[in-house]
Amino acid sequence: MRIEQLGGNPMIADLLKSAGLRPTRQRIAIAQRLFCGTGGHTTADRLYAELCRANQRVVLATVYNTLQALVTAGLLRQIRVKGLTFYDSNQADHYHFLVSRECRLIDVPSADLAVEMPAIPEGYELNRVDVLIHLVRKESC
Amino acid sequence: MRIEQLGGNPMIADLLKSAGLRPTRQRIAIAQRLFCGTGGHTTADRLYAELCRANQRVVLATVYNTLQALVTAGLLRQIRVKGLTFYDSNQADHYHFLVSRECRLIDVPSADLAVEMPAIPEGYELNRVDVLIHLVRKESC
DNA sequence: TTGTTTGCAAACACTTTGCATCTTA
DNA sequence: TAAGATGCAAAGTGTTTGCAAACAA
Repeated sequence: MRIEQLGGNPMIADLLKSAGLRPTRQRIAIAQRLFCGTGGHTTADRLYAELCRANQRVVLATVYNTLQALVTAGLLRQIRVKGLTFYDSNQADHYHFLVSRECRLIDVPSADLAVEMPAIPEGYELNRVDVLIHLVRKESC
Repeated sequence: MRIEQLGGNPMIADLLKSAGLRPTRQRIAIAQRLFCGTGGHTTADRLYAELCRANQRVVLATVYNTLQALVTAGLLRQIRVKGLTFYDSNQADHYHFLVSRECRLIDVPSADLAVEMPAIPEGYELNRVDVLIHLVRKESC
């Protein structure tokens, strides 16, 4: 059976292969949701729930393992916020708004935000800058 | 027996009282380490280990509960990084460096760093901005 | 066929909770 | 003495791991 016949986008299979990951049914289903879906941020739980709803049989541990593999491959970015772990498929350099109540992330293109950096301590060098802008709804409640 | 005789700093007892928390032996021991110690960032685990080493009998759950109470009272700030929960006793507005390998936080006074903000989405307002600057050692390994 | 990946359950780390006992005010 | 805090153990989360069965190359 060919991958494409499983409803998978061949691009997704290539993406996985390029990351050194075998394009299995489960991984294709997961990657499809991450890289073709609309919202770029999700958690393992939410992804798992979506897959279940779509009758895509995958086990939660496989979701975790696949997400971890994609992070290691550099295709996904892990964002820890409020004790939750989000996975962000946006490869571009960017920052985030956090809508506190809903615990929802919104991208901020790096062009829209600038950080005037402090002096880096002796002996260290800059690796990455995370900026998280906490938002609240205007009319409270 | 008076609090002070337990080795507690009376200032600490007052701090707790002002937060509406009874200055018990355990809370004083915890607050003392948080607010009088040198390093302003710690985790529940580390704090618990310190207390054990110092023969200050406290149970881990009490450490968690007290930290949570201090956060709620606004005396402590919770920072989640790499799956760890740090507690920061620095009340001033500031940001952080994160030394990745050691998972250690260093304060960045807000005067040393400026964020040029993007437009806030319609219907929301700004609550707080977190900036985390990831650092790595210069001579790799 | 061979090495990888999956499913499953069990283990894990971290944190919170329920309740009886003890302490502070 | 009464309200509140602690100790302890147990229950929750969220995540990872070990191993046999299933699968892709």
